[in-house]
Amino acid sequence: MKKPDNPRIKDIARLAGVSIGTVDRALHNRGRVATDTKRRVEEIARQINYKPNLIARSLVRKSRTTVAILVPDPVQDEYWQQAYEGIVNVMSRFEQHGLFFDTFFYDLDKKESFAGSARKLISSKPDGVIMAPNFLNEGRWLYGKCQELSLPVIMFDTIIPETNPLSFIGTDSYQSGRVAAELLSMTAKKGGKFAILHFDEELLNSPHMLEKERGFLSFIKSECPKRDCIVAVLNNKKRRYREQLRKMFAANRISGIFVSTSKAYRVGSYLSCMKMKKTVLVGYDLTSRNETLLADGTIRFLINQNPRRQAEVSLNTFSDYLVYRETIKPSKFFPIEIITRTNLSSYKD
Amino acid sequence: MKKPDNPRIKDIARLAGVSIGTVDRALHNRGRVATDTKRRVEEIARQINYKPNLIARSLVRKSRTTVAILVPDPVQDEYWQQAYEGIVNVMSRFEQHGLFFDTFFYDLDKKESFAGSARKLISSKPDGVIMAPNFLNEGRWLYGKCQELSLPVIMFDTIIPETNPLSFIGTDSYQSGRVAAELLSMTAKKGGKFAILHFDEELLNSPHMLEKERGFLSFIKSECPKRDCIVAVLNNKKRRYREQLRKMFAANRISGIFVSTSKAYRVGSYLSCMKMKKTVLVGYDLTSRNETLLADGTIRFLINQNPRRQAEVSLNTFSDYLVYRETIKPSKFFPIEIITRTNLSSYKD
DNA sequence: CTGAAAGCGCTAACAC
DNA sequence: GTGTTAGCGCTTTCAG
Repeated sequence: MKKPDNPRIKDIARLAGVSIGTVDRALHNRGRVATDTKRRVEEIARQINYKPNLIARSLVRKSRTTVAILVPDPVQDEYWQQAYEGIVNVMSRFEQHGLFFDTFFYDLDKKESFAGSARKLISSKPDGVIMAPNFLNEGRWLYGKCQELSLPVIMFDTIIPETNPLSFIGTDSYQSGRVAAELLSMTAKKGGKFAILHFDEELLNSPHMLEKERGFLSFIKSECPKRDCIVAVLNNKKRRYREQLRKMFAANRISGIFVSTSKAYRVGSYLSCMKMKKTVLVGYDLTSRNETLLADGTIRFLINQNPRRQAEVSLNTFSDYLVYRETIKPSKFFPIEIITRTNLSSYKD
Repeated sequence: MKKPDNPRIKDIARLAGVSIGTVDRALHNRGRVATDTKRRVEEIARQINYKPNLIARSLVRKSRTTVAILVPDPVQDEYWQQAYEGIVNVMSRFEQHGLFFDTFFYDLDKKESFAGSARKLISSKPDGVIMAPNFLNEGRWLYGKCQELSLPVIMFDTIIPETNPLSFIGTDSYQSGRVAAELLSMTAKKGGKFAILHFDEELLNSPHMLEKERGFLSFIKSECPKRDCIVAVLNNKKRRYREQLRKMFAANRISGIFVSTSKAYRVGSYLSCMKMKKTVLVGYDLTSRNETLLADGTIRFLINQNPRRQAEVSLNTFSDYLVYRETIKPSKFFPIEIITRTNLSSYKD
């Protein structure tokens, strides 16, 4: 097979009878080129199928741009710990290319902490922002600030309604709720109700949960209309939620449970104590406690939101945007990954 | 946060009091450096934590290396069509960097065609080989030839036993069989047998099927020992396999079926005709016919082997190896992805 | 054994 | 408006 050298700027210059500087300007609209020169250059570029050499470009651009990242504190929560691992993982790759990332943390339980970190972030004068905005109002403030300063923004994990970031990277919560409902309806016993459980500490943060609930209910409504569902918000304290669960099981025959957060292990450990292994339990995220209960069969399915890859993709996307000036897809929804005890290990290389 | 420029070869040269040429030679063992100069340079490099700039390196290396790819003909089979899409997808990205890929096809049904293409491949004098060796003996011959010529080899989809390619990229068939068994045992009715079905056209090719069968049976044996399993090899012709299925269902009460290939739709369309929707069917791969039957509930689960990404990763791995001289993990097993009708769309972006 | 210098393809600063 | 030129960090001759 023939492998002709792919064309360079130099070739265009020769063919158009101009200098490479002019070609560069013509191709990148960096001002002051005669209109017909520009047209000629563009035409030739098209004809010989010119593709800029990204390697050379990024070598010359010693840009030193800094992107600020706002995420929940990883020590608080294993999910966010995994996201942080993703950040650290790819961060160093970019330093070589003059792209730096500064991480700011906030406390998942305190809006004020988000607001505080957001202010710090802004005063650090970044060239771009990546955020996981668990607090709607505060997130909206930060987004507005970025608009003002015309900073590019990528949101991941959670999207704030009525904003238009460069890209949203995360899972489709509504659809994942449907998946959970399908899994329960396939595996739970015929009789009994399904319970949708939220933990209240999270409810105040995350708009996701309601989306998940909506998705779940929509599936049940259309596909198994005879199945009754109950929704409960559990208190975050151990004593309290155990008590709440006890009452719930006393009052209802429950054959399937959907926990809308990564805290399925809490419900699982209760089921386990009570020897209620036949109740099918579905939750989210590969945290260590969830994995343990998945392995022993207490949790039947976990839906993996892959925070690590979400973070990695977020940084990569920013690099594509800043370094390569590529155009970015406005949203990258992740596959809704179904994890059972047998395929778990294949996700852990 | 401080962002010190990361050190360059130049810096090492200055600190060691030698020229950058010498540093380069010392660091890369390209001959003739005084032993103590070498040691000094290495020591300094370590101390200032020198990391070579890969961008600059790949800019200068106009290597023009060609890697030959041997895969089944994409027009024959949708699975391989997807793999080919993956190849084409990423191929162009590498041409810029002087890395070219030449694709050779073979007929999935004819060993001789593999052998012929393999010979053609070798005589094209590639600098490396990527192969999906569906024929064991012929694949072994090609692998041996590559060893002789000391060409790096990456195998994907199928690995030939007792070979040591640079890397194997694919799924763990044994484990995927276990996953299939788990899915069936969770969703099928209590009574009845499980059937493992192979199609004979494929059996002669691929060592995978037996692995999948072994995995499946091992799970059943340890987790649901009471469940009976039968194994059948179906003839590839429509009339024949329909007749075989008819007999099988007449002789056994079957509540779950595992098809070890991407041909689950064949069994599915039979079930569909016979109004046997309650029989749970699990198969492999997101081909269009499988997807249709997944959507309407005839197929319950598909295990996605993601040929597209397998191909992409194969090419990427070769690039990492040749361009960046990175060390390569000897095997990259893919996640065993469970696809149902509700999460299907999330895999199709 | 070592140093000097050319050049990969592109961008940006500076002349004209 | 356009041409020229100096690098980005590295590899690779080519002298010495």
